[in-house]
Amino acid sequence: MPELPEVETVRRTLEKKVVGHKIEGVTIKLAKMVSSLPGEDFAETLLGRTIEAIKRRGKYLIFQLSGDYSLVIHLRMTGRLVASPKEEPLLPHCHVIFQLSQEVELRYSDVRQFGTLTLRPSNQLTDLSGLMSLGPEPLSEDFTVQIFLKALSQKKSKLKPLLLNQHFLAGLGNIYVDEALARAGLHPDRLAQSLQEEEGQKLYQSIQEVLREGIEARGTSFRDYVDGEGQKGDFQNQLWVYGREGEACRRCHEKIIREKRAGRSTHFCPCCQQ
DNA sequence: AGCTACACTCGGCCGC
DNA sequence: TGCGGCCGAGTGTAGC
Repeated sequence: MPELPEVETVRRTLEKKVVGHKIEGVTIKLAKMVSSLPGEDFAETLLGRTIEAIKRRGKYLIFQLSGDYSLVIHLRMTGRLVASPKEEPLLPHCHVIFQLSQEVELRYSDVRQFGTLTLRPSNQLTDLSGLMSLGPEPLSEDFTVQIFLKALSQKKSKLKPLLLNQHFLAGLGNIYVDEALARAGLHPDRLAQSLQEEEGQKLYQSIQEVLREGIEARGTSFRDYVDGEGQKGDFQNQLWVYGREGEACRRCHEKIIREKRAGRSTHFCPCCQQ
């Protein structure tokens, strides 16, 4: 399930493989996966453009194309974006294929078809509300501990739903929220406003730490996730709580429990997360 | 306004 | 074995 570290890993692996390549063909096998401006043909508009850069914002990938166009891709749960030599067999559920220069293909596959590929002139990304309304980028220099503490103090909600909210902070999903709370020793039901300054600082550090370590380990592969080269990540081996229901807490050896919060399965240690 | 809950997307998979 | 129904992640929205 691609969250910030997985999307960043895809970005980095694809950057090496497809930046500088020209789009020579586009095959759309499932039309509903893609969208462009009304009256503008997705495939036709892409033809002949060069991939100049790949950026990331939260969980969005933004392909910057020549002629001031952007292709914005969100992988949702099961989307995979892999660069392959043309002759390599397709992954199952492959819905969109970009034929690039030098016999390379960029392929989008998605078992559950929840992902989105949106093409826009770069100055018209403003109508992508999900992208425009993202909260701060948690690893950017602008995201200081002071800003985070202030934001926490202004929120009435519980930590779990708050940290999942992309308007509050961009890029965290279910796995990294549970991991950040575990490392910070904070219960998912704690009210944001109730945090002492030290607890808020600890949470800030924990969020940055799990994201940095997640990127370092090239992401978490539970089922579907692979990077832009088709490789699985390693961070699933370093998790403290996610997917470890009934196993011993790495800190106090109490059994990790799993309960529903905000409609999501939430993993935590009942002993050392208060 | 701010927060919560739920609908929506779909195929995999569980359980009857 | 077959099939109905639930699950899951993120987003958008309705409603409180």
